[in-house]
Amino acid sequence: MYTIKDVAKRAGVSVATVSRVLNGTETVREQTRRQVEEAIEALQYSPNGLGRNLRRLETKKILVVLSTISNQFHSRIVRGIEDRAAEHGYTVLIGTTRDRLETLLRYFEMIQTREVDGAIFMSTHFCKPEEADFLTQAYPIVCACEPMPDGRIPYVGIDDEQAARDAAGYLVSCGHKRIGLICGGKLTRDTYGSSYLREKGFRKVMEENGLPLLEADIFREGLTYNSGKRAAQQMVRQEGLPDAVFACSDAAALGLIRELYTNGYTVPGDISVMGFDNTAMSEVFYPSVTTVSQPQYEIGCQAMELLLARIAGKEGERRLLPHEIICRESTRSKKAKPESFAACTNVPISTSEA
Amino acid sequence: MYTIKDVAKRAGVSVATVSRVLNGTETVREQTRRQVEEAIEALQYSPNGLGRNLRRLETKKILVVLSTISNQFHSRIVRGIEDRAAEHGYTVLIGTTRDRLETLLRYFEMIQTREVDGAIFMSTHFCKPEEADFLTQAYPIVCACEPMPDGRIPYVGIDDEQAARDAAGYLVSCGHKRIGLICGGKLTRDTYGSSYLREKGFRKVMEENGLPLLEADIFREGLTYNSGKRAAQQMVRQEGLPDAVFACSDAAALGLIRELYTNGYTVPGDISVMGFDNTAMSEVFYPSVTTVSQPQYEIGCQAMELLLARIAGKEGERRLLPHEIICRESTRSKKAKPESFAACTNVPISTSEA
DNA sequence: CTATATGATGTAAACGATTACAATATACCG
DNA sequence: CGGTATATTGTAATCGTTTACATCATATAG
Repeated sequence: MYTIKDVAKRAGVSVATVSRVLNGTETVREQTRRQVEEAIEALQYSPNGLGRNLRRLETKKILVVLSTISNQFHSRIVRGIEDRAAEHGYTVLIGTTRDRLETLLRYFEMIQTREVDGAIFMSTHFCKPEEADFLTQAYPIVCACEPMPDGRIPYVGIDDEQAARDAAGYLVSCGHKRIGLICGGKLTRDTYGSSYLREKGFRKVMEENGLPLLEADIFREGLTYNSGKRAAQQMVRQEGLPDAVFACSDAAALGLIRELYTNGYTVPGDISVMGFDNTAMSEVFYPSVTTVSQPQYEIGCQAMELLLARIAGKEGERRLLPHEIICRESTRSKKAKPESFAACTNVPISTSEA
Repeated sequence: MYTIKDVAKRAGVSVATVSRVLNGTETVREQTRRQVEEAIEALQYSPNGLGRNLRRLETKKILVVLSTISNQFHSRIVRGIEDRAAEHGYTVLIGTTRDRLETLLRYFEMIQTREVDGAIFMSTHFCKPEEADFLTQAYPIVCACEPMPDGRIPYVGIDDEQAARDAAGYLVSCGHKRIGLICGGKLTRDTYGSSYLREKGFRKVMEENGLPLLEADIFREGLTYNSGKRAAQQMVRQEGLPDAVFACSDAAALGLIRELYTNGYTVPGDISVMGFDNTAMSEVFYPSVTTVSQPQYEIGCQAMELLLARIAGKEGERRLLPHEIICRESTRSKKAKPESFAACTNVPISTSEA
């Protein structure tokens, strides 16, 4: 592999001149430029980025860390990140943790070793809060959609608790009394703080509306498709279905619906189901799934903006963006028209047909 | 930010000794090691990866390039890549092109500038075949699942043409006569060579079985969910539906089925639909989708192995892995039992209930 | 024609690590 | 105790760039 020296020698100039041609920064005589370009062409030379990055002490790359790319939810967020990043000359690289601490640490290391200029985390379960705190303090890191235990870390997302309140409120307004919940388990509680906050909001609404929340209707199965499937299997074994179920993720809602179908129940005929995230599948599925929409693209954009600010040495901040209830086919109202109910803020409610 | 010099000074040793402690490579006196470790701890030092990489002339990172992470198909392949990579101490980074040449070129650059040690491409539409040829010749690059125009490029995937033959053959064996096709358009033909090969295989089977392929039953809409949706919209406007449709992707099959439902048709009642790729959704959807399964995880593993070989300076090769027909709910047989038919190889046919 | 400004290029010092080689200290042997 | 082997540490070159500064040539002005 050729280096800048080889090019310089071949063009009969110094390495500095080659570098100048390469970066188009300073003024170079037209003829010299041509010579250099010819040499570059002849040797099929391309500069070594490691040398360049070392000298400049920056890589113009940022890392986005998520659990797995099979999680549909992240796609639009990443798009927002990428668009904003491109505007500022940054390249976005994605790393997946698959919920392994070991892998997560590897990505941390990449930040510490300065192999990327910063990172956006959407999959967290940090080793320890104090460690997370130190890292986000010391390095340009922002979190998106998965809130950190410690609120001081730069963060972009929605108000998960309020969003869950609005979702539960919507189900209540439809006249449902016995409402079940699919949420993260004990283990996931540490991992996915969002699920915990959603559970909290849900419980409050039930309480405020004087509705009992049966222990048997709470399924701590996690947030995946299979989580929903398992919940359905347990559900059909019990006597009588809930009127409705609030799943803390679309994937779980889908698994629930599908498995209920397999067992001979229909949605929303026998039971209403509500999801969370407004993933592509929630719209595409039959029946399409009523859900809570997050402004994913916007979250991505703002996360990137926050990161750029951090890279520039500014302080981080915490931004909560508005959410929205999307009414689709998987829920139905037991009343002629929904009446007012406790806990619902002025969240937009839109109706979309898949 | 502290450097190795700062640590050395603080520990009262030379940088070489610090480096030795850092890498645990050579022998260092126990007491010295402790001093150095204390200094590292005190300064919260972590080595600069750029310096290290430059010196070693390698990064232990590889890049996986795909069109978008919302494409479910890639998830398991990436997992295979990651697992193999981890075994050899490599970190996997993912880049998305979103089908923009500009972005693709940026990833090429990362390889040329040696910011990664190699790359696996699953989204290609290279600028020009000869350029692609040069690049794969000069740098450690392998392609997966999207065949290159030029067959000499290191490649792992399935035999798309034969897989399509088997798929079409299966539909024929079910007794379907009028079979439609959803495939990539003129533009996508350059982009997705796989779709082109699948179309080719499909046509051959129709011909071999003496079945006419109506121009009106070919929908060059592309391979996305919306492609299938558009195909359905055109389909219902025509007189009479085909007996069956072969979609060159699961996403398109899903869009087709969903839109047919919306228009009052049922699958497989009114029409059989077959997809391609065996994505998670094809199993989950209602009805679950008969499809062609690729050994995705294995493809990932082998792609990574090929890449490691290339990095080690070995020649690339071309590996075709076996595919499999997965029978699900979206197709039904018009006959009591499928009879033998032309073109079907000994491809495994499995039946899976979602 | 000289002095000065300007333009074009070269020299060499970074950037932060690793590592071959040299140097020193220590241990062991006869 | 001298000599040699071994363990430990230091010195300095190196990886491939960029860039401040120096140098030199040329043009312009007076």
